[in-house]
Amino acid sequence: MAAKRKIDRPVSGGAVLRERVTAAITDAALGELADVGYARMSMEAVARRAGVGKAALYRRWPSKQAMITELVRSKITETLPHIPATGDLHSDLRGLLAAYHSHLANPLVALIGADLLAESRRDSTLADMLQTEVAAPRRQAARCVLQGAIDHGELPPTLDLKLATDLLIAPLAFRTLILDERSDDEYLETLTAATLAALKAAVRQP
Amino acid sequence: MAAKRKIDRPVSGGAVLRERVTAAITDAALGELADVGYARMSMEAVARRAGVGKAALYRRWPSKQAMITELVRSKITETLPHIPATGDLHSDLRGLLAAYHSHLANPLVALIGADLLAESRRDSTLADMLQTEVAAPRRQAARCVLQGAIDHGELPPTLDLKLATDLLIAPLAFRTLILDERSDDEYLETLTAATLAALKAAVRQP
Amino acid sequence: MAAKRKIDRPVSGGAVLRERVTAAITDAALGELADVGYARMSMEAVARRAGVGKAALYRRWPSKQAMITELVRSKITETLPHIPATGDLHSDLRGLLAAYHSHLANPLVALIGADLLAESRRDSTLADMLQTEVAAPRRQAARCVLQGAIDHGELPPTLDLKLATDLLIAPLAFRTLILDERSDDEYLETLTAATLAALKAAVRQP
Amino acid sequence: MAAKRKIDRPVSGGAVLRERVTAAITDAALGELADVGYARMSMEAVARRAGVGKAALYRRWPSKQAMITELVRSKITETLPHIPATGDLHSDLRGLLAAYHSHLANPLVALIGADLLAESRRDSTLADMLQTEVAAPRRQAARCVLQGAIDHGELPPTLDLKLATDLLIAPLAFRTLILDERSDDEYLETLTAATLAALKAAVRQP
DNA sequence: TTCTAATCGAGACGGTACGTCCCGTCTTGCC
DNA sequence: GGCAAGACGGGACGTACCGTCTCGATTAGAA
Repeated sequence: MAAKRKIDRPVSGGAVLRERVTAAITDAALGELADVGYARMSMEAVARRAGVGKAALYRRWPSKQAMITELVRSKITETLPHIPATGDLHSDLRGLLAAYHSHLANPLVALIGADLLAESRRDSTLADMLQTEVAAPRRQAARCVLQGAIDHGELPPTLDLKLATDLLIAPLAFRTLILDERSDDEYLETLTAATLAALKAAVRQP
Repeated sequence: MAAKRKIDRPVSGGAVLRERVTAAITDAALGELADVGYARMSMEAVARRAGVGKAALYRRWPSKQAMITELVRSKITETLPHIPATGDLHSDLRGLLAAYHSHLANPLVALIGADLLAESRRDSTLADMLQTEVAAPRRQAARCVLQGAIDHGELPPTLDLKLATDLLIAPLAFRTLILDERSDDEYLETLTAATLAALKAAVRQP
Repeated sequence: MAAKRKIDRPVSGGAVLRERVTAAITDAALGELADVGYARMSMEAVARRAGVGKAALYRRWPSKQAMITELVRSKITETLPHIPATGDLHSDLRGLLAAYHSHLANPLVALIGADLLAESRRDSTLADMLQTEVAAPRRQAARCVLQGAIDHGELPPTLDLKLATDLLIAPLAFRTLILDERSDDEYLETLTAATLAALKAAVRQP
Repeated sequence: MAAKRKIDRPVSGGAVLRERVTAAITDAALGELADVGYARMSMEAVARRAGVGKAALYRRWPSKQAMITELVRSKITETLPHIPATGDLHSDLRGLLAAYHSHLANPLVALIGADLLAESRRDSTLADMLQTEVAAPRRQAARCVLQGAIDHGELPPTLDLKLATDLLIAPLAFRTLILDERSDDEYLETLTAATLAALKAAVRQP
């Protein structure tokens, strides 16, 4: 998913970024990212670890920033879990939380997530990427489940969708990304019940 | 709050870190922090801005990391809001959320919070500090309110305290620190209602 | 002779380029120069060899070019030999040639001289430096001896001074710098005689 | 004169270095040489200028060094002037100096000569090439004229041939290659006279 | 009041990383 | 197999900070 340049045929002959090198760099970069974190990661170290010249990195990405952004985006989105929609609110909710949980449990997501969120305050490109590639799909899935429940009469039509979405995602994300604590099945079960109750009360006040 | 060394009796001579210098550095550092952010802040720039030699910084803190950590810690804790305990669960809850909100609305907290949380994954000293200095007092306040409600019979004794604490803090923290969105009074009001409902359902399943 | 900055007292305290570091760099640079030549010399190698950071080099000289120029200038001029002037043309001539010879026999001069002359075609700063610091004094010495001989009637007043100067310096310089051959006493003796004869004939044609 | 490989019968197929490409490279290289000089010339620039792949260069020469050396060698030798031998020492001498002069006046010789001489101190292959291809023919011509003069009795049989050769070539070479100054007819005329006198005195001392 | 030792501003020190350029080699697909 | 294009590993460029160290000059507590 990396290397975007040089994919269309040049006049003749020409050289193309080599797959194996791209793979080696990607592996090395993700490894470094996990080892030392976003801020302390150095391009030189990545190149060294990949057994590659620095130029090979800069041929693929214009900067350290861009490389990490792209790498993480593809890693995160490729692990985006499927979200079910059975129609029953409680089981949909449970499914949604299970999907979030399994995604957040990915070691890379947990390790890098906090770094990215911190960095995204300063880098609007990164912020936009996270918004459209990561947050939007989740929000969409949540909204889908909520709308279904409203249509079935399980949730009131006065539901504050914005707040409801926050309520759905926040506790698990907060616990995993910020408190760095694991959540077991029992936790998820109780959380589902509590979230269900919260949603029913999340209506705009008269 | 800075300068920890040299506080006990020197052998002789005048050799105490000077207050004015410490203050100048602190101001400059917070200024830089606000201007360029955690990652891009340089000690050189802080020293330059404070009109101070770099050594004056390293005489006070062992590293850039430590300096920022300590500055932010003191800024964060000094703004820790008072938390009321009237006995009425709904109004206590509202008060608690208002207190969290006003604290998180502090620009410095919002700016630096995410950085510190990210960094704390790799720096257990920082993690411990945040845990004891920031998280613990909040958790304690929450627990206090919750226990009162249980004693008054407003919440069931089977309440999962761990989960309940997460439910109390997570939505607001997530929204502010991670989504970087403001919350108005109306939002807080609805959130209070929803949280109240969630808490009542946050009991361990039979 | 290196380090020209920071020699006058700043407002207070301040830091000064350290003598030992300058010496280490100078040695290392001259060593590299002798080993790999002007063109192939690298600042990194010099820094490595001197056990010094690259910044220490760039604190002293603005560029590789400038460093080499200055270093060589000082090395060459510091070995500039004393030139006698007895009044007797033959012995003055012999002395002059001996002085040139001993200077050109300096291994560094011999090794670097050709590099510098080549480079000076492209670098007018270097060319000017060589002209004023190296060539001019020699030319002056030669002119002095020649003028004395004219005054004594040993050389005709119609002597072409420009040509005569070339005749004095060229054979030895050419032989040493370009042919890279040594010259012994016997050679110098014969050369003196031949040069004397040449000078007497070096008059502008009628 | 370039391309030495693949000049004899290829086994099959069309696999001979193409003349047009060689010519384009040669032109481009000489152009770059003139534009930016020996040291700053880059193979990439030559390839670009010739509209040619870098491989085409390295198929013909093993290195930048080798390419320049060979190009310049061929340019220098192809401009080697004819040297007359009338029997009259003065006019032969004048002819010799005129030939040297016209050769050295070739802009390429002047531009590259000093570089090559400098480089030849560290590259014995280059030194040998210059010796056999450039210096030897000139020395031979000089020796020829000198021997003729000895045979005719115009020069003493005790003439120091080595020194005499130096005396013949040095002033002009020095002036052109090192001082980078032009020489006009009048200069050459006077130089001839002076050189003639010098030669007559260039006998080994008793 | 004098002594005296640690602090001060300034910035040099050995390092590491940045992103760029070129070297000489290697790879790809067209002719 | 030569060719144009250009990716490859390597290494140097000159800059910016890191955290440490070195200067005199300043300053304030102990004598």
